Amino acid sequence: MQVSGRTPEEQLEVFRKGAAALASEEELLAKLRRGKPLRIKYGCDPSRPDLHLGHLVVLDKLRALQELGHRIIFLIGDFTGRIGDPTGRSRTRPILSREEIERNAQTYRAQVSRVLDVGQAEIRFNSEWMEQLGVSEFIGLCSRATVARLLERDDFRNRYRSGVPIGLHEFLYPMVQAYDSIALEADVELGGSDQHINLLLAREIQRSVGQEAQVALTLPLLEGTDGVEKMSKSLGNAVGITDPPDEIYGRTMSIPDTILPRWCELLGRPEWSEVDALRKQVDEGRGNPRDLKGALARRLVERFWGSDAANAAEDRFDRLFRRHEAPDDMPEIEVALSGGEGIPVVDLLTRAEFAASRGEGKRLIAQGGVRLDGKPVDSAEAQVEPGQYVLQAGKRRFARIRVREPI
RNA sequence: GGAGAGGUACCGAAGCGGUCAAACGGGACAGGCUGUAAACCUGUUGGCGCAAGCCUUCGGAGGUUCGAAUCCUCCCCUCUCCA
Repeated sequence: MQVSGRTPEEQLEVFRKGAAALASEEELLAKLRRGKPLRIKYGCDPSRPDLHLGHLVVLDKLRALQELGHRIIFLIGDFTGRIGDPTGRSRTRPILSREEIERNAQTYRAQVSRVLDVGQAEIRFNSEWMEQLGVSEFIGLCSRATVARLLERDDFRNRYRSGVPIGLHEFLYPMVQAYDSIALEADVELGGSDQHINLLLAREIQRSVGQEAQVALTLPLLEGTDGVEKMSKSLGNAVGITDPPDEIYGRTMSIPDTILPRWCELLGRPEWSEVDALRKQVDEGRGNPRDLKGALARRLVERFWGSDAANAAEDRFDRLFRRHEAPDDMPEIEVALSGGEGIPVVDLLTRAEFAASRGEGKRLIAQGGVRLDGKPVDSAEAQVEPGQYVLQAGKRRFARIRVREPI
C-alpha cells in the first residue's frame, strides 16, 4: 500500500492541524519520510460504546490520516474492561462479560463507520496479547515507569492532592496501554489531551524494550453542553452522534454562548461556509450568537441524519421554543376512567411520565407549569372528563391524552 | 502495626440529643424575561394524603433514651501522618 502523493512535509501539516500536542514532529517526519503507511493506534473503552461529539474531534483526525493512506488501528480494551474499574470517577464502570464486550464492539464499529472507512481499518482487542502476558513479565514492564511519572497526570494528581482514592489498578492501566502500543508496533497514537501523559509514557516503555517510540498526537477535549466540563456521557453534558435529530439540535442550542467559538473550532468543517461567515460576524460583534448556534446545530444534525432531518429539527425547535407552539407529533396516551366522574390532572401527569410522583405533579401545577389544551391548570384538584386533550408540562413536554369512559 | 480525620439527600457540603425531610452551593425542574433549551431574576426540589398527619431516608447491624443524622458497641469503606 502506498501513501498518498503528499510529501512528508505536507502530511505533517495534516497531523498538526488542530492538535493539542504532537511529540515529536522530528520523529514523525522521519517516519513519514520512509514512505510506508504508518500504524496509527486509537484506544477505545468498550464499556462506553456511545460516541459523542467529543470523540468526533479525534475521529475526524483519524479520517484525515486515513485519507492520507495510513493504517488506522482501533484497539478495543476488552481486557481492561473485564477487570472493571470500581474506583474514582468512573466508579460505575461495570465489569463486562465477553458477550457484552463483543456487543459493545459491534456498536462501536457501527458508530465509527459513520465517520470513517472501517473496512480499511484494523480492529484489535488487547486481550489478544494481555492474556498471554505473565505476571513476572508485566511487573518487569512496570519497573520501567515510576509513580512520580504517573502522578504527573492531571487526573491522578488532583485526586491524590484532594484525597480522592486512586486504585492501584488505575496506575496499571497506563502500563497496559503502553504494552498495547508495543504489541501493535504503533507508529503513532491518538487520544484526547487527557491521554497525553499516557501516550508519552508508552513512548518511554517502547524505547526501553528497544522499539521505536510512537508519536503521541493529542487533540483538544471538547467541553460539553454545560460549557465547563469536558464532554462525557456520565456528566450528562454530551451530544451523542446517534442521538435523534431533535436531541442533537436542541442540545447544541443549549450550549452557553461562551463556548460557541470553541465548538465551531473543534467541530467545524471547511465546507460549512455559512457557519464560518456567521462566526466572523459574531466575532466582530455584529451577528447574533443564536443564529450561529442554529447554523452549527443544523450542520451537526445534517452530518449524521441528512439535510431533511436537519430542516425538520430546525422547524420543530423554532416552533417549540421560539414561537411556543405545540408540535404536531406528540406521544399519545390513553387513560380509562376507573369510575367516578373525572380523572385528576395530577394522574395524567404521572401517566404521561411528566412527573415522577403525584407530589411532583402537584408542584408542577402549583408553579403554573401545566396546561391543558393551552389553558393553565390552576388547581391541583382539577379533574378531567372523558375526551381528548393536549397536556403540556413546562415549555417542551407535550402529550395527547385520550380519556375513555369506564367500561 | 500505631495515631488521627471522615462516610449525610442526584452531586459537593453543613448539622453533632428534640424546633431535622435535614442549612448552603451545584445540578435538575417550573415561572418571568429574552435572541435560545444561553445569560439573568424568582420559585420548587423524599413518598402518600385536600388536609391534619402518616411512612421511608443521614455507611451497615445492634443498643441507650420519652426522643438519635447527632450518644454507645461491633462491623464495612475512604483519607492523612508515622512504621
